[in-house]
Amino acid sequence: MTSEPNLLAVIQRQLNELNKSEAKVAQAILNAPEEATRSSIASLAASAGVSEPSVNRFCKRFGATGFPDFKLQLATSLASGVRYVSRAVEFSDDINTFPTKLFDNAINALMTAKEELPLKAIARAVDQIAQARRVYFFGLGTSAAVARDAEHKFFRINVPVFTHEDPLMQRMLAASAGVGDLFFFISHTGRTKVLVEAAEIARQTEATIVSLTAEGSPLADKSHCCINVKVEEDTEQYLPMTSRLVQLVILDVLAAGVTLRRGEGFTPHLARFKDSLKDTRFQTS
Amino acid sequence: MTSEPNLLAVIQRQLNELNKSEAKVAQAILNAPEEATRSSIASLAASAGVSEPSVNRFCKRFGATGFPDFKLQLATSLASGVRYVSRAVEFSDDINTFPTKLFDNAINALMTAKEELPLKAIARAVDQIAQARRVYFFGLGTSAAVARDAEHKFFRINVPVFTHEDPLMQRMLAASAGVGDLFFFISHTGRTKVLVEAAEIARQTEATIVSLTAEGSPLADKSHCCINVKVEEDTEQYLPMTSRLVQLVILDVLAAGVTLRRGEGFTPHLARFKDSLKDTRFQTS
DNA sequence: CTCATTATGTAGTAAATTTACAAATATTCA
DNA sequence: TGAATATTTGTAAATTTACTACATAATGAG
Repeated sequence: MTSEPNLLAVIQRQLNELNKSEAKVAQAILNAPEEATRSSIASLAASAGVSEPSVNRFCKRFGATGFPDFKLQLATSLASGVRYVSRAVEFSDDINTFPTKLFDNAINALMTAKEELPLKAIARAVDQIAQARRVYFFGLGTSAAVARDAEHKFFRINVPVFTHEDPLMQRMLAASAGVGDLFFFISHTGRTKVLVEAAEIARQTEATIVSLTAEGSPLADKSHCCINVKVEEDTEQYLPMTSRLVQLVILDVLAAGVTLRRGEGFTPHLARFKDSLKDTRFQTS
Repeated sequence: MTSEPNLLAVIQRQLNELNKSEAKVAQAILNAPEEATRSSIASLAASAGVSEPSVNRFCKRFGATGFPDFKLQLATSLASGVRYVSRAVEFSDDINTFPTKLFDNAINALMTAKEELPLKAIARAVDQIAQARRVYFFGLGTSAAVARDAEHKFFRINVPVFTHEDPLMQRMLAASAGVGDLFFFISHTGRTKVLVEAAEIARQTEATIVSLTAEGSPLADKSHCCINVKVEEDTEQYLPMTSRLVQLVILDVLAAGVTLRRGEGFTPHLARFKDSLKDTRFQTS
């Protein structure tokens, strides 16, 4: 399926090469693209002030097999174009607008990250985690919560994990590390001093260092394996929001990767965990 | 602009609530969504093994005005990038498939949640948080990490927050609560015993109880305000993944809501926080 | 100014979609 | 279980929609 990047742009570009009635159709579509996707050939012809076959010819000129096919292409083009615009919350926003904006931003971030997943780094990290004797998840601030989440998740799949939010503990553990220890650093910027210092210290041991952070950052430089998260986020102005979501999903991916490496024989272990939680919950109806 | 849900996810979710011929149509569409957007009602009916009106009824059931409108929505939904709902990662998956699946699941969950946001509950929770003297975020397991994240975020916008992962601390704080205290409980299932008990205890005081949990659950029953998160997740079999993402974004929404209530005059406060973090980071280039 | 060419619209036709209704199937309650 | 009722599904006709063939109008060249 050949889908044009942006049909509206193509139409706009060819505007002067069109003859009179085709130009009218083009103008009508450019004025109200969403509406055009919903109207019949008759109503579009009317609103453009031309006849129905003119609309049909217009559609064929732009590579469609007919009017319905054109509408489809237009709708597709509109959908993919609009999605990737992230919108900042303004003080003029109200309850009906800002929740949607935040969700859209989150969705955008995940979609973008999905397109540019560093698969080789992920595969490598999975290997290293699977082989590690111990895994330490270190993060500060918002990333501390991410580390906590990772601890919980990996613990459940039987990886010996530890988390510490205290920079001093992080340093001490880094210093006393050895072969088989894996330090997993989480940081959006990769520039948090105490964290980079801990990485520096760990690097002087035999331990493996993996980081989930920005490429080219001081923290990335200290790592054996860096999973690069490309999230455009104005950390200076706003609170980190979307980046941690991407981090969490990438940690899910790593956990899934480790589980898959274990093979099907591992499922009974998960079942045992499930059972151990049973009594902590009120049963459903 | 009519905001588009992920139509395939919606169809997938309602699959068992459909009657026979509608289910056939659903299956045909899920099997070949792109093709469905290009076919006529007759050919889709044929490939599903039902009559044309059945296809038409199916379309209307999913909110479309008719078949063409449905195709349009489907095309739009497909264009947004998320292929389809592959619920589970299989052991046959490899590095090229399972990361995408997990991201798709995450994106789907957010898109679905976005469609069904309980705006009135959110607005109410924002009010209550803004007015509270103290806010306690309580969660256990995966939700503890969410609570931790919330603490961090709300602390930054100057809300007096506290988090405790220890059920005993949660009980004690609940018992000694008074007017102006707000307990914010986070739980996917809403059935975790110790958490529900803490809510029960808090309920006997003058404190306000807000929960981010499943509607109709024991925890929701104990709350003054329940923000219902509809996320289909097989907690029994897999680890909670998508639900916590939705929870996090909803907490972002609440934080944004509180910030917006403060009005523009509040921005200097945020700037001060930003400055306080400056020296903890390595400067860029 | 006439002829050729292109552009546009009209009217009819074919196709697709929807509606109304009837048959078939499932469900309820005695 | 079996009659009564409701629900589901399909048939056929009505309606809307899109397309084709052709005619007319506009444009431009010689």
